[in-house]
Amino acid sequence: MKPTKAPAPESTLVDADTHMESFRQTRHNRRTELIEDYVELIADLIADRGEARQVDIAQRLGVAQPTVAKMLKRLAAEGLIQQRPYRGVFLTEAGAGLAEKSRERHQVVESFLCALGISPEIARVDAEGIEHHVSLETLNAFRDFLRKRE
Amino acid sequence: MKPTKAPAPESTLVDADTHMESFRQTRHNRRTELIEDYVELIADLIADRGEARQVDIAQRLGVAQPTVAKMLKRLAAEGLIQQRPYRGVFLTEAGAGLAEKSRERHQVVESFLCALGISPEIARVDAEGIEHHVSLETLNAFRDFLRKRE
DNA sequence: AGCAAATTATAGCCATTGCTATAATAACTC
DNA sequence: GAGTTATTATAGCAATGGCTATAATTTGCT
Ligand SMILES: [Mn+2]
Ligand SMILES: [Mn+2]
Ligand SMILES: [Mn+2]
Ligand SMILES: [Mn+2]
Repeated sequence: MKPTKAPAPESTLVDADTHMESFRQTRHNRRTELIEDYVELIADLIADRGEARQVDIAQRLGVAQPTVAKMLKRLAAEGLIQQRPYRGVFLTEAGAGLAEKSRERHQVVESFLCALGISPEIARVDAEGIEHHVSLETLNAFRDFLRKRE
Repeated sequence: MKPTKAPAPESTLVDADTHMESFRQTRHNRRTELIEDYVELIADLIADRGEARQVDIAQRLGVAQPTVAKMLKRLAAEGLIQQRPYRGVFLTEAGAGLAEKSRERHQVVESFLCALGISPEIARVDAEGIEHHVSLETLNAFRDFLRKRE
């Protein structure tokens, strides 16, 4: 079935293992993006109003409160936040670290898109998804671009 | 609890509805990215070797064959592919259209990252995730950048 | 203190995306 | 054409990320 000779046109298809690695990495990023958005949002809420309540998190994410409650349990189990019952939620040291890293990366991505001439509204939406798939090397390239343009 | 006056520092936090809209859009993109990757990969396999078998799809995605089998059923139910039992899978007109759109966007994103000076290996991985969160406006900005830089 | 309102917790449901183990079927070879 | 091999199908399980409805608890007010 597979021709033993004649390498064939080989159109766009890359090596199979390489291909697989890209998909694996992307699936991994996908599993962590929600967590990153949560800790980043919690940090923002605490910075802005002194506390992060489930209702506010739910409203800003556009999901129902029980969805947030369940996710917060997971974040607590993973040691990223601390919950005091019927009080707001707080970041552990690990959580604060991840939040800061995420916030900064998010900011770079959004600024970069704006610097490319994309409208701020679109840049905001796109950055919310793109940020989680930007490697350190790409992030640094974005930073370089921002520094060099002007 | 909420101060009726004094707008407060307002640090980084954007309007709540705007924030929500970004997250909603991102969640929507997340639900379609797997589908886009599948049809794109199927089109590539057909172009490269004349057929797309479950085993090849599974190997390139880095997942198990039953995972692919289940997803192919969904794609067939949504009218994107046609399955002939124990034969390869084929794209419907709708599937081929989505594949072509995805393939082209993917290519632009990857080329753009390379043009920024990112190494081809990293660009490949990052593009695999980023592509699904790039709006038409952002895609056009990437195209402009590619056109202008020589 | 007591009551109403806001907030959080819990229960139970569903869809998606993955897995392993195994059965069924088609394709290939001799 | 019979048997081996490759491929696909199916069953059953788990984790994730949603939802609604409702209970429990705290907070704020009088
Ligand atoms: Mn973010
Ligand atoms: Mn995000
Ligand atoms: Mn793609
Ligand atoms: Mn992709």
